[in-house]
Amino acid sequence: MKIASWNLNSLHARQAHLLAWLGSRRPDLVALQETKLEDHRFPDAELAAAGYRSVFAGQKTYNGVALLARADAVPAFSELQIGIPGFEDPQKRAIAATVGDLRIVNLYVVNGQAVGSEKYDYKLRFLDALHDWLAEEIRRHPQLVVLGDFNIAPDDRDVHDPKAWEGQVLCSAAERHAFERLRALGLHDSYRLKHEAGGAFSWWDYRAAGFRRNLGLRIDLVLLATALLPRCRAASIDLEPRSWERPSDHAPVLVELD
DNA sequence: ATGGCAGGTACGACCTGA
Repeated sequence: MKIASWNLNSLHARQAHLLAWLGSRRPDLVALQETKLEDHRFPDAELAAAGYRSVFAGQKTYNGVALLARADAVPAFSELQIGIPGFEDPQKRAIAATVGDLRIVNLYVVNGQAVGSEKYDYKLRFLDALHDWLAEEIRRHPQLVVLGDFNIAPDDRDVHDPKAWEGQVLCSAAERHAFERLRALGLHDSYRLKHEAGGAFSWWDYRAAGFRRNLGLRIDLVLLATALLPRCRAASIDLEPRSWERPSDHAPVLVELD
């Protein structure tokens, strides 16, 4: 069972990349972020033709999340949840569903813009509400996968220049503390289970040739609940789509479960 | 040292991203 997360930075702009990648990697479950599409524009027919069912929650211009599942490999989605229950939010940043014995929560966590800003405050409130929701999810569904664009680099190994980023948004103490609280629920960063070394990133700034110079951050994560750890075979970051024309600034991240 | 790119909206310039 191959599970992936990819921030596409516009599904409209990256639809051909997505279809090519689905065809070559054949993931069983995919979480997408920043689709930037209203629901009536979501290409569910094209994805169905490629063999994938989809559920989605989008809006114009910003945000937007979706889950895809290979129709011939996994059961249909059920128990669909859009948004964090009880957290009033017009921004489409969370979608969850049950697929077979797995519960999948796909997140596009708030960026936060700058420490101390209004958006940063919104980010911390989002993370607080997320914590309480996931506490309930993991209680009801021990086989929980929480994945997506967390917009937090968990520790300094996940940052190309920790000195330059120290205290900045995506790396600040309050954000990392919020991430630690998610971990404390019994959610484990799958990439870190399999790889100790730093310098592996999932996002690079379009400016200043960030990818070419590997000036990046690892902020796209697949968290596995403790019950799933014995099934985790591999975790990786797929750099190939970065070599394609007009790539997303994020790379897909993957886990393989038995 | 600074700012640099990209997508969307809507057609000019701005907002947001991370």
